Amino acid sequence: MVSIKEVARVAGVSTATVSRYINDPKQVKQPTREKVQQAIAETNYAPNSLARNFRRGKTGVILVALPSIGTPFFADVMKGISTIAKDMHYSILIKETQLNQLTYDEYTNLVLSKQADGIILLSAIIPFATGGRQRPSSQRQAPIILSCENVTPELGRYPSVRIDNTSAAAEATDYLIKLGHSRIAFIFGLQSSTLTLDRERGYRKAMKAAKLAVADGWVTEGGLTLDGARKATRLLLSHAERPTAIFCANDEMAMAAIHEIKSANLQIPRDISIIGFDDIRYAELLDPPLTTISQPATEIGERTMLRLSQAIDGRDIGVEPEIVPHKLVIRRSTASPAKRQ
Amino acid sequence: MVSIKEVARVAGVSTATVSRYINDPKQVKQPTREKVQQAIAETNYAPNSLARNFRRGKTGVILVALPSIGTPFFADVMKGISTIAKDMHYSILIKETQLNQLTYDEYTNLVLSKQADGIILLSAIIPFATGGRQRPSSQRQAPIILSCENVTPELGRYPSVRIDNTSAAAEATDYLIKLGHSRIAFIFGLQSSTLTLDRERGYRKAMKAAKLAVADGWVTEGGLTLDGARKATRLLLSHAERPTAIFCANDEMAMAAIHEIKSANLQIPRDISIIGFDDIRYAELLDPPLTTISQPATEIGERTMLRLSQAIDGRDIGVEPEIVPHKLVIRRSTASPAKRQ
DNA sequence: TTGAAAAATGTAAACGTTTACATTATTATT
DNA sequence: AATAATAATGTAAACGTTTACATTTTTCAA
Repeated sequence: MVSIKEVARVAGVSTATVSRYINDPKQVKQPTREKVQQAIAETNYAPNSLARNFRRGKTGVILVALPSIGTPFFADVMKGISTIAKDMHYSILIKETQLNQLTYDEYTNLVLSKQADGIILLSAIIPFATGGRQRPSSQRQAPIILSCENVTPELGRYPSVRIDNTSAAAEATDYLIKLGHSRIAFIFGLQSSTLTLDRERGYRKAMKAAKLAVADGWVTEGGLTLDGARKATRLLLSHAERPTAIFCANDEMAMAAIHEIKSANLQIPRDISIIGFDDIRYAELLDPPLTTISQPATEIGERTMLRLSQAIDGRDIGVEPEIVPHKLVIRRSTASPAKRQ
Repeated sequence: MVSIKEVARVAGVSTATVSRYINDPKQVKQPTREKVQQAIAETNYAPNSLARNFRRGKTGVILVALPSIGTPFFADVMKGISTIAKDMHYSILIKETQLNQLTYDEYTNLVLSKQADGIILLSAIIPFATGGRQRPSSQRQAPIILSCENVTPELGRYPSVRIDNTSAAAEATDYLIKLGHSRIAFIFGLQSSTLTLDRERGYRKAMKAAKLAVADGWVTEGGLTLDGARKATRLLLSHAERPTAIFCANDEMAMAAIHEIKSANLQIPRDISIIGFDDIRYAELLDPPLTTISQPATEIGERTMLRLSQAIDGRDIGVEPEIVPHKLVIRRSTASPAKRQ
């Protein structure tokens, strides 16, 4: 492979000049510029990013860790991240965490070992779980930020950009209550996800405020998967005291719930109201169109990346969560419960 | 940051020994091993990947270019890619191409400039479009492979892993014909995508074989987006001679079509049959569950990554497409056309 | 024209590894 | 016990940039 030395030789200048030409042509005089340009073309030179990054001590990479690619909601967040990342000349390295979550120390190590300049944890599930210890042993705080998700207080506090999940869930629940529902079930995501926990907290808070009981078995795990949510829904439907409304912790699980409810020959919203969370692009195409909580996903992504880049640049971004507004989007999957029954 | 030198000093050995310990502990004797281990722990040393990659001349990165993250189908392909990539210690760098497609030369340059060791083009749209020229000027063929997609012959031939899109589309169309349909419309993706073109070719081939006319306006562009497909569907419905079946070039567009058809107070499949492509995870949850062509997405991803890694290792993988089998999955969105009308 | 200031270019070191080769220690063979 | 073969370790160069500093060239004011 041809190096900068060869280009310098051909152009009859020093390597420093070639380097300057590449990084900031204004630094070299017009005639020299032409010589160098010519030499580059002639030699078919392509700067070695490996060497450049090594020398500069920067990877130019942002690692985004998410449970699974291909969820419509995350796709929108990623869009925001990508936009800003591109502006700042960062590339996006994807790490699907699936089951095996990394510990906080492991993430920190990715930065320390120069695999990435910074890390975005997208709805990470117990992202900071550590072997025996609870607290990460972080010698030096690496540029890591949470997007959409937050972290249970026992593990310490970390910067995040997200909506107020608890309030949003309370608001959704409240809406059902105002419609006249009292038997409201909740399908949550994963026990281990703080995001899930927050939403459940909001649901319970609203129920309590309305002095409504949360019957045994009305809060059930959907696992954030279609199959999990289908099972959870069937369970709910088989319940002696069938709920008149189901609040799903995300829209995909709501899709699954809708399918199961219809399969049981029940009608939505006549027999059961459904409310989701996220307002993914399919929500309005469902039958019936889904009432849900809308998050400004792309904006969350943008703000996350912006804030992370500040941390990378060495500024102190603190640990305060950056809260963005959510919105209840009312469609046709919710209605007052039927009088009879 | 502490370097290998410091570790060597603390352990009282040479840097070479430390390096050996890190890369293959078997190479160093037990007592020395312990000294080094101790020194690493003591100094909190983390190997600098930037330096290592630079020295080795390998990035350890596979770049995956796709039009847009968050499409359920690609997510499955990515899963396959990730699995194999992880086994081979590669990381996945994501490049969303959106509108601005890179040229083949630009992709090649990413490898030449050591941004990635290899590239996977996932359903790339005219991936090899070059400014004036048609043919890429590739001095040396870089390890680039197409997944799911292929390339129009004029641009040359490149390795790919995919199903036989033309046959699959013909099969889907045939199925509708066998059901008794003759007025069959086709919503394609993008004019610029060869994958789209292939599927359209299959559709037309089947229609021709059955001596059925393809009426003006029955082949229309959905743009691979929900909105595009909704518009396309409305157009189709407003047609004087309304089709009795619509073949959508992917499942997401089928979702949109189903929604529009229902909104027009028509029933599926009684009034109109719908058939999709891909068999994404939502397909069976739709109302009615979607008849579609199923692709072994994860397997495609795995095979693609496997073959790419061979190319990276310098083996000649040729340009023959690796064809994997597809399958027609019959659900309830298709039926024989109603007698009357 | 001269000299000072500014701009352009050159020189060479440095970044942190890995590794070919040289050297020393250990083991096996007789 | 002597030697050969093998294993373990050390030495130092190399990878391709960037950049501090030195030097040369150009510009500009007087």
